[in-house]
Amino acid sequence: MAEGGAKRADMVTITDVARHAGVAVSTVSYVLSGKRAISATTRQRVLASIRALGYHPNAGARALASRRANVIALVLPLRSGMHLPVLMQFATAVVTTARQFDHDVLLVTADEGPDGLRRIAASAMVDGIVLMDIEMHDPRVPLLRDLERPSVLIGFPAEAANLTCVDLDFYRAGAICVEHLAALGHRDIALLGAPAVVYERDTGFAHRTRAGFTETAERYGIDTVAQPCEESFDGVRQELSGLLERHPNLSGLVVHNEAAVAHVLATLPLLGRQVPHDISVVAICPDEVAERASPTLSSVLIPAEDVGRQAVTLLMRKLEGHPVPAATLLDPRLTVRASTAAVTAPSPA
Amino acid sequence: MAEGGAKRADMVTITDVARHAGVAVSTVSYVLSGKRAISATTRQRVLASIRALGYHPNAGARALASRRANVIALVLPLRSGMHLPVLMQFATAVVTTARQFDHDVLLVTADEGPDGLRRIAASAMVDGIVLMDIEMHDPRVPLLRDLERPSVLIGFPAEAANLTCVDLDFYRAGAICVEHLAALGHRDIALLGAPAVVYERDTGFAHRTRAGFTETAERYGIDTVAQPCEESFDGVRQELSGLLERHPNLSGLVVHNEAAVAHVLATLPLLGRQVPHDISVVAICPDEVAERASPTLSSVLIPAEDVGRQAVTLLMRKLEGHPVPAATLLDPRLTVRASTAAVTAPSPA
DNA sequence: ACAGGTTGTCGAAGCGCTTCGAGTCCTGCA
DNA sequence: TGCAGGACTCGAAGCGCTTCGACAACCTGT
Repeated sequence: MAEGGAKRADMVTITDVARHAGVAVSTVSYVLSGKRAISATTRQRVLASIRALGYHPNAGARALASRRANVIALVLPLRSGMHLPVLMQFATAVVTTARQFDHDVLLVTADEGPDGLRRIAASAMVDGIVLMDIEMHDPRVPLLRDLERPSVLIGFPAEAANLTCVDLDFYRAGAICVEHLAALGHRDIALLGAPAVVYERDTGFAHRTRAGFTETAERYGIDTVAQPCEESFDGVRQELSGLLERHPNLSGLVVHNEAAVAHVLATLPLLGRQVPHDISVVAICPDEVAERASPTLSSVLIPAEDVGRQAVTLLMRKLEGHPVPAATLLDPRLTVRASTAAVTAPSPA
Repeated sequence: MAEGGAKRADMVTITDVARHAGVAVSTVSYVLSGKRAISATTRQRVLASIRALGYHPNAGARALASRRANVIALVLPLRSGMHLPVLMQFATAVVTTARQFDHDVLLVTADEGPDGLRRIAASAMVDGIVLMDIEMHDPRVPLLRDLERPSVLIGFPAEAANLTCVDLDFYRAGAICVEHLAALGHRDIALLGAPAVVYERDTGFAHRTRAGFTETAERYGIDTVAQPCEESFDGVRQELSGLLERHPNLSGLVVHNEAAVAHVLATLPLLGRQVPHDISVVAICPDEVAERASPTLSSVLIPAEDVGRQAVTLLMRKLEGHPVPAATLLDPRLTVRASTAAVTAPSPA
C-alpha cells in the first residue's frame, strides 16, 4: 500500500512568498514577470524568499488570471506509415524548443479527431497548436481556421490559405537527388517511394518528392520510373526485381522510404547488382539511418529537429502577435557517402 | 442566440450557461460533476444550453478551484538505446488510456531532469506522473518520494520501496526463450543482448532478461553464453562470427535487441548457417518486428500497449486514493513462428 | 399534526494569480 | 520654492470554476 492520492499539500503560494519577503503580493508577481520596475534590493529579497520557500507558481491560477496557459498542444498522428523514429525526433525538438520559450507541451493524438482539438482549444488548456503529418485534404485543417488559437502545421495541406506551414522542401529534395545522380553520369534512374497507401492518402510530401524527381529528370533529359514500394523485405525484393527486369540499364536509384532502405541495400547484391559499382543509391532519410546502412548511404536528410524547432518558434511569434510567413520550406542538404559513384562503363548489363 | 454566428474573442463561461438556462452557476457545475442530485428537467435544460452555446469548462479555472488539473505527465527518455517505435506505442497507449479517464497528457522529456519534474509537480500542472525507461539507479526516483504527486514507473529501479512499478516480466521472458529452445532439443545456446552501454547503465530489463536466460539454462543443464551486441550491421556480423567460432555447436540464439535482430537474420546465412535449419533464433521484440522479418521470428513480445494502459490505470487508482500493488509484472507470451525448429543433427538425449 | 429526513437549488466564499489604478517618495527644473 | 514627473510599491478587483452551508419544498411515519 503506497501513499494514496490525498495528501494535504502544503503548497507554497505567492502570498507566502510575499509575507516572507515583507512585500505585497503584486510586487512578487512583478518581480516574476518583469512587467514593472522593481528596485534591485526588493527584487533580491523576493528572489531569496522564492528560493528559500521553494516556490513555484500555480499553473492553473496563472492561466486563469493571465489568460495564457504557457502550454502548447502537439498533435501527433500515431498512425502507421509515418516512420516512428523521425516522429520522435520531431517531438523531442518541439518539447525542447517549447521549454526554451517557457512553455510545456500537451500531447494530443490525432485519433481524438477534430473534437479533441476543439476541446483543447476551447478549454484554454493550450495557447497554440502544432499539428504534424498533415494530409492534403485534412479534416482538421478547416477547423483550425475557426479556432481561437494560433497554430502551425508541419506539412502542407492542399489548401493552405491563412495557415502557417513548415516542412522540408521535398520538391527540392527529389530534385537534388536527381542532380546528384545526373552529375555522376547516370541517365536511367528510378524513384522508389512510400507504400502505395501513402500516395492514395494524398500525403503531400510523397507527391512533391515525386514531382521534384520527375520534373528535374525531365529537364536533364534523363529516363525515369517512379513507383511506390512496400516496406516488407519480400515486397522490396519483388519491386526491385521487377524494376530491374523492365529497366536493365538502370544505374541509379532514389529511395524515399526509410523502412525499405535497408532491404533495398540487402536485396540489390542478391539480384546481382553491387552498390555503388553497378548501381548508385541515394536515399531521403535521417542521417542516422544513412550512416548505419552498409554501405553508408548518400542521402538527403530530413531535418526533423530543424522543422520541430522552426514550428515552435513560429508559433511563439504568432502568440506574441507578430506576423509570420505562411510557408517555411527548409532546404534539404545532400550528404555524399559510399552508396553513389560515377557510372563505371556504359551498360554493365 | 444573439451571437450572429461568429465567435467573440471571449469564450463562453459557466455564467453564460447558467443565465441561458435560467439557473444558478453552481447548478450548472453540479450538472457537470454529478456531485449533487439535480432534477432530470433541470439537467436537460442545462445540457441543452451547454450544447447550444458550445460551452467547454476553462481548464485553468477548474484546476484552480478543484485542485485537480486532470492532466498527467508522461516522462520520456528521448535518448538513444531505447527502441523508438516501442516508445511510441507506450506513449499512444498512455494517451489513449488517459483520455478514457478524462485526463490529458503533458509530455516531459527526461533531459529536463529532476528539476523539470519538480517544477511540473509543484506548479500543480499535473495530478500524477508516469515515468518511462527507469534505470536501476535513477536520479529521478528519490525525488519521486518527496513529490506531492502520485506516480507510476514503467521499469524497475534497484530500490523500489514505496513506488508503483509496471513492466514486462523480463526474467520470465528470458526463461521462456530458453524453455522453448530446450524443448526443441537445443543444448548449446547464446543470448545476444543490448549494446554494452545499456548494461553499463544498469538498465534493469537487460539484466533481468539475462538472469532469466542464464538461470533457466542452468536448471536445464544447457550450455550458454550471454553477450552484449552493438546495433550496426558490422557490429552484429563481428559478434556473430566470433560467437560461432568460439561455440561451433551453437544451435540456438536468443536475441534481445530489436535494432540488431534484422542484421542477425541477414548475417547468419552469410556465415553458413541457415535459419532455422542450422540454428534457431528467438527474439524478444514487438510482434511487428517479428512478423516483418524473414523468416518470421519466433518471439516473445513486449506488450507496450498493455504496459502503458496498466500504468495509467494504476495511476488513476492512486489518484482516487485507492491502494495499488507495488509491482505489476506483465506475463510475456511466446509466439512460435518460422525461425525456430528442433535440432536436426541428433544430439545426445 | 409535527419532528425529522430528503431533494433540489441557490448564493457566496474562495482557489492563487495578474493587473490596474492609486499612492508615496524623490528627483530635477523653472 | 513649487511642482511635474519618474521610480517603486501597494491594495483590490477580478479571472471562471468548485464547494459549502442554507433553505425552501416536499416527503415520511406517528
